[in-house]
Amino acid sequence: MTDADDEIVRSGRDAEATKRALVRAARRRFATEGYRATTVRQIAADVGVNVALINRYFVSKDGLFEACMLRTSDELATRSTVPATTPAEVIERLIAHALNAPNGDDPLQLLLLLRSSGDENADRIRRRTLEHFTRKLAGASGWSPDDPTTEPVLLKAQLAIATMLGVVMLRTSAAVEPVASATAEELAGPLREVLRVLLDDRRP
Amino acid sequence: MTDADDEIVRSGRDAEATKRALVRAARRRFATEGYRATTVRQIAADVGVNVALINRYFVSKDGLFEACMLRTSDELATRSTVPATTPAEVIERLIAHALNAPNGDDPLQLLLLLRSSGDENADRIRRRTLEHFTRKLAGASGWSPDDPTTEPVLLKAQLAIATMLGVVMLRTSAAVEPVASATAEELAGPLREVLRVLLDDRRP
DNA sequence: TCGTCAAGTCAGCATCCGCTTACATACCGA
DNA sequence: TCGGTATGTAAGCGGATGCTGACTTGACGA
Repeated sequence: MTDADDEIVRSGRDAEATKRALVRAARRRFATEGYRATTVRQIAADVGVNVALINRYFVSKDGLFEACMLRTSDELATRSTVPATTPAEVIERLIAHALNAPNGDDPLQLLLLLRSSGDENADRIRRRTLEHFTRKLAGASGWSPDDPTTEPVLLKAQLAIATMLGVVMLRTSAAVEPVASATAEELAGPLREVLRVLLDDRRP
Repeated sequence: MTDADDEIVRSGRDAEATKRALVRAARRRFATEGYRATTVRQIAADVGVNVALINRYFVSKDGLFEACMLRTSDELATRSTVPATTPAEVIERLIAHALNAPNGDDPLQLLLLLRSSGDENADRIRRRTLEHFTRKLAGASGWSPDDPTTEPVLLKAQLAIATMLGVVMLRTSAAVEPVASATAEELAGPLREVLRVLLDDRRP
């Protein structure tokens, strides 16, 4: 929670560390409370700096949201799908990503993808990120981008994403029982079954 | 879209019709844009009446949200699960409810369940509605509320709800392709498979 | 030691939001 | 016909929000 960046920001004058801390605090707020409900004063207070720095570094609240989206887009693309080669591996990685500890940032990144900002530019990035993520996931299930006849695979991959988004939403934002307080082990079993149906054609 | 209630409101003085029109407009706004992003001035403008009527009829913005939740709670409980007796029937009803025409109110009702209001009372109603809906769904899958050993059934029912919520979210609020413009027929197949895994123990 | 510039703060402006109060208008029974 | 009540409107208040411009503080090289 209070890690290196926070210390650096508190102790002194490191613009890059301050920017990183602002992005992380913003992502937490945006993901859990939504764009409009989050105020720039809250974010600045979370980091412990003055509000005006947000406008200095990110021009506007929209700019900060866009920075969050861009970073989430990068991390999702690189960390979640690229190293995986088989459908089974993708499934395990997806489950791990979504069921991380509530304090971890991974589920929040997924959740952020659902939050519209009202800003046209940021929303386009969000949509593109989700569609890119869909193709990555479908690709790992043996789908080739050049083959239009296998479009159902794309659709099923997106249904898998929808499932994970729904689970993350119910667990973090809505806090609905029993799924909110279920352990990762309890959820991994059924989720694995569902994802196998959607992502693994060669399932048993 | 412009149906009886709107006409009545525009043409005259019918308090009940005005209340219904306000609730319907509010539900549309709350579901698609979230609680904070929706303003009472917008809702009043949608119906074509003065803003003060919202406070007169529903006391506050929170009160209007609560009215939306209560009506959604009722309709979900009665229309979606009660008439169904077998898991297969429940599954078909759930799919039909979520994949209705985008102008229909049914998907919006589901979506509304995800939107936290920031108000403690309205959020409690929302959480209770979701948990009640979970038990209804689990009950239709052969789960008995008195049997604590079958708790995984409850969890799996909630995962089914999470899946449907995710799909509705991506289709309406996020508008992500290809799931946003997919037809109900294209989606029903994979969704039926997923829901069978989660809700039907006696699946083939 | 001092000048320079980046990093951060402070106070305030314009706007919007939810809500309230006072007022106007249409219905309806006596 | 007329007065009372229900329905709807107009205007504005207090507060919060995003953002801005002027100011202060600290680091660092000559």
